[in-house]
Parts: sequence; C-alpha cells; structure tokens
Amino acid sequence: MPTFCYDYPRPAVAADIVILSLREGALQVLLVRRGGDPFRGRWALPGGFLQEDEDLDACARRETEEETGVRPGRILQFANFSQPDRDPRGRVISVAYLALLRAEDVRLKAGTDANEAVWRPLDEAANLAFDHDAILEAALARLAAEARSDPAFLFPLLPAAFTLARLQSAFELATGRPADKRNFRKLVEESGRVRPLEAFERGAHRPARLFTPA
Amino acid sequence: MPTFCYDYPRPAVAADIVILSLREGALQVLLVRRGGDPFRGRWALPGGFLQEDEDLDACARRETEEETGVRPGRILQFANFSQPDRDPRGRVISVAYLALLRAEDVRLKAGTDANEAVWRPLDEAANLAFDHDAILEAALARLAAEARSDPAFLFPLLPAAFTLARLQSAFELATGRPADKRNFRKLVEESGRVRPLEAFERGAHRPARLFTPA
DNA sequence: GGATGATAGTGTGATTTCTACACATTCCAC
DNA sequence: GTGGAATGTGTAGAAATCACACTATCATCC
Repeated sequence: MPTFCYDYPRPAVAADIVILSLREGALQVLLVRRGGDPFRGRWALPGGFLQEDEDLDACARRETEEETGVRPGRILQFANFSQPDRDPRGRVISVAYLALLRAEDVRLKAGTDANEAVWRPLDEAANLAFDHDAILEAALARLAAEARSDPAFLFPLLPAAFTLARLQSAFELATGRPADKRNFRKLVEESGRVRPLEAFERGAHRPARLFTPA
Repeated sequence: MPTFCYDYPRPAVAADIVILSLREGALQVLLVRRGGDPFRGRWALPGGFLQEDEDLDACARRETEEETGVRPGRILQFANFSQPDRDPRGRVISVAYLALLRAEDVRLKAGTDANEAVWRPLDEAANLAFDHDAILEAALARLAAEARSDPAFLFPLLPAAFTLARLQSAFELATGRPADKRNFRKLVEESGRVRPLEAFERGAHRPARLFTPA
C-alpha cells in the first residue's frame, strides 16, 4: 500500500446483499423498491452505505437485519462491482454479499410506497436497478458452487428441523440439477452434518423424519 | 441500495494484492517496503488506491503491473478488510486480490530505499504492516482451495512449457500436501487442461516431457 | 568409457466412491 | 377401506482413488 496522498474523489462504499429464502417451493430474492432517483420505482437489491464504526461484513449484516428483522448467520462476500459509471449519481462501489435466511423468520417492514420490500422468485427478478442483475447472477453462480461442494451451506434456508426431502429440494433449486433421492440421503446422512431427531413431519403421507444441523 | 445521502466521511478504497510466484522451489510473495508512516520501513503487500477511471479489478491489475512489469492473467478477489481502525491514518478499506505470476517474467523496479520490492518465501513473510498478515493468510487458504479443485489454476505460476514434475511441485506447495506422482500425472493428463509437446527438458536425468496449457 | 547419481516415466490391483435404479410403507382424506 | 401422496430403503455395476516399485535416460565424474 503506497502513501496516503489520495487526491481523487473518494468513492462511496456500499454493501449490497443478495438475500435468498425458500418460499412457495422456489428460491426467492428480497428486493426493495427504490423511492428516489435514479431508478425511482424500480426494484433493487437491498444494501446500504458503509458507516464509520463498522466493517463491510457488519454493514451487510446490519442492512440485512434492518430489512428483514433477522440477524443472518453466515454471510459470504462473493464479488465487488466498481465500474466508475455504475451509479449515475457518482462513484459508488458495491461490495456484494450473499445471505441465506429462513423465510418464516422474516418479517418484512410494512411497505410504505417508497420503501417496499418483497420476495421475488428468481425468474421474475430481472430488470433491476443499477447493475443489480449482474450482482444477482454472480450470487446465484456462487450459491450453486457452494451448495455443490457442501449441501450444509443451505442449512440457513431451512428451519431448525427439516426433512431430507426439503434439503434435497433446496439443493436442487440451488444447483439447478435434479439429485437422486437415495444417493442424496446417503450423502447427507453420512456427511456428519445432520443429526436425526425423534420427531416427524406429518402430512398426507408416511411421516418424514426430521433432521437438524449436527 | 438506499438513497444517496451519505454524511459519513467516505473511506479511501484500495486494492491490495497478494502476488505469488515460484522461486527457488518455494512459493514467494512480493512485498514492498513502506517508505512513509505509519509502519515506515516495514514490509507490506503491494497495493494502491482506486482511481477515478477504473474499477477495482483494473486497479489491482494496474498496481500489479506497476510493481512487476507484468500484466497479470486472472486475478481473484477473495476477501475484503475493512475494520474501521485498520489504518491509523484514517478509514481505508482494502479489497484483497490474489495474482499468480511467472517469476522469470518479473522485473522488479530498481530498489530505491523508500520503494524497495522483494520476493519473500512465505515462511519469512510475517510481521507485515497493517493487517497484511491476515490478508496473506486468507490468500493462501484460497489458493489451496482453488488448486485442489483445479490444478490448472496454478498455470500462471509456470512458464508456457513446463514439466509435470514442476506442476506437481507447485500443486504441493499450494495445497500443503504431498501428491502421489502417478496419480497426479494421470489426473492432469486426463483433465484436458494440458497438451504434451514434442519438446523435453534436459538435465542430469532422463529428459522430461514438456507440457503446455491446452 | 564405465560407474554413479538423479529424476522421468510407467501399470496394476485393492479399495472406495459414485451412479443408476424400483418398490413396499405409512399416513391422510374421503 | 380405498386411493393418493410422499417416505424410506439396498444393491450391483462403473468409475475414481489410492498405494505401491521398478526401469529408463541423461549428465557428470572418475
């Protein structure tokens, strides 16, 4: 790192967060409606500027909690977006994070018009403000890679007790590929990442054993 | 991303780069001696502030080229370091990159005292300025992960024509584990990432076939 | 020119892991 | 009690991984 003389205008620094959850059998992303220009009225990823007393991880966590009421577990910084012209208002660099939340834990803030937050299925989350389409795309690529290398990465999407079928469904949504039921169950059960419970989920079918993160 | 009102002092934004090469049979990291306070005279990772007309990738590339004369191939942004107090001069956030270079391509700038650059074996690269010890540690962890998942990640460390023994050596240094020669050769040759050449490296031993990235 | 030292290069069998695949079970709703 | 729906389970073949030891070729030094 060179000397500190730094004559250029300093960029504003923001953390933008791709917050994903599992709703209605699909991955959904949290979007907020922009209340001001530019892109007024368009949907965007939640995010916010870095503040004086926090680092970027804390900033991403804070923004996530502000938007959802949920303190996220692990968050993953997966890229940055810093083209000089990405924000028409001036220089803003975005440090992009991925956060996975349990949909049922989230209470979205009451939606004033200028401050509306919604869940959107991924295939309806296009045409976002700024370069947020690209941020979302990069997040999904990283999600797929992480899930493939360790399905336990997806635990934060699920409740504390879940069936293997639900985990498999999350895995298939994240990776974009179908998985063989028996192989998936064997893999997960032998991975040591889950612990079987003596509890079952009941439905119009044989009860399904619940598991919990080990 | 919320509105643009942003009253807080804006941080300076820098890219710091862990530049690694293979020298004298070891991984070495490029360090520069700090010419000014703080940490005057201490070793640090090369890096520099983001400029007006570039994004962070371009900044990392530019700094790498300025320091080494080499335009890096792929660079990898692997973390950020943004604790408020990490730089005693004020708020500076560091976006950390990993770059792999061929040692023989590099011409270090002539070393004025205040501007000295050296290669250091990893085990002698401690006690760096700022939080650069932590940046280096994170870079090496990521390097190991990338190399394990694809040895071709290490190609930029090697000349355009290399023996499999050299690639294996780089792999072992990057992952920290010995690899079985026959298994490694099979893996690499069947990966489609290398192409055998009709050229050989000679030495006090049977000539070794040279390979090149496919 | 022969011996030595150094690294290159090669195959097999045992083990483990991965993959593909079909049917009986259990509960709920009607 | 019948039908519908999702759970839960085993195996055999294929593929990948691993451990392992010897011969080949060249340079160098006597």
